[in-house]
Amino acid sequence: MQDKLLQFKQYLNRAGLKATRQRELIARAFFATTTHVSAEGLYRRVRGRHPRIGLVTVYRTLKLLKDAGLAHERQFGDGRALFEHASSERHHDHIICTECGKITEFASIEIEALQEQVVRRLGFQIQHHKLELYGLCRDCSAGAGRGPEVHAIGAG
Amino acid sequence: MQDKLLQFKQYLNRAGLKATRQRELIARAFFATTTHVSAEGLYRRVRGRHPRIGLVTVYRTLKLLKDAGLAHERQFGDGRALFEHASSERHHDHIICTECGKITEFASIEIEALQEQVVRRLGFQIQHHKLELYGLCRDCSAGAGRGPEVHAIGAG
DNA sequence: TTGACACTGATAATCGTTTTCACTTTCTTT
DNA sequence: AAAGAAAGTGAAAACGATTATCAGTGTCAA
Repeated sequence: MQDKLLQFKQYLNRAGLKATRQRELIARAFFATTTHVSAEGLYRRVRGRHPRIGLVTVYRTLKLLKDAGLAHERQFGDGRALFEHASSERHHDHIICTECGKITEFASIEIEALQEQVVRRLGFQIQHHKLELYGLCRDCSAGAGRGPEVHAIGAG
Repeated sequence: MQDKLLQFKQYLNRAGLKATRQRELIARAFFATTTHVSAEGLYRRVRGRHPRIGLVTVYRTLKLLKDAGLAHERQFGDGRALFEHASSERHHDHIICTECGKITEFASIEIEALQEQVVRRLGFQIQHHKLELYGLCRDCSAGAGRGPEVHAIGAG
């Protein structure tokens, strides 16, 4: 986590941008997350200890983290963006539980290969893709009828 | 097209809703489209001949068409919804050209089967999925450098 | 230490979509 | 055909996520 913070500062430096107190706080909070966070969610986390930070600055810092290659932005169709660590992880897709909102990552070489085939057959050159599966996770399908699990949905 | 309009009216009737002039006009315009339309795009089409119709009514009617099972709503991550005919077509996914915005539909039983496998392995019960491929269509990869084709992107 | 210039936060603006509300239309019942 | 209940309409306002504006503040290289 310290190395990621360092990377971020190096990026800022190289780009002629400034390493401010706010940016460090927000970046730390982001690197401390273990799952997908929304801007709002990250804002709430940071604001807990540093109430004077504005949501706007969180948005701006998330954009910088993207530019630095340290964060990925995902759109899951519910109208807001969720952010995840980019770090060293390779490409993956997501399964979203429609009951509790839990997001699980996975990767399948076979699926990717088939996509390539299909696309080539249609005369397209593939650049990137987005695969989202929706369903019930083990917990939620086991406990069907017990009502939704208590998970913060992307709220961080 | 007449039969779809009929289906729509039957749906309205069954649901205790009213078959108004506006709804018929908007539904006709929707059934006359051949590709994906946004609410705004459909609105522009209808307004050409019927300037007094409001955008709000288009939104409301599109929702009714969804409820009637005659339209599907798609989110392609650019912040607005595109609508397509539901009719008798089976499930399919989309390839979007990043240059000209053209949307091509495709279906692959193999990909779906693999998805099932992956999901089951992770303990999920799949409900539905969303696969979007992004790349250059034949025209745009052939003419790279000639600038973007002139296509209305989902504007109807 | 200083000064240029990037940054911050409050507020306003955007964009697609939905809600509100006063008025109009449909459609069922006579 | 008339009437009235209930749904529908359009304009305008509200919304929620995100971005821009702008006056005041902070950073950092010289």
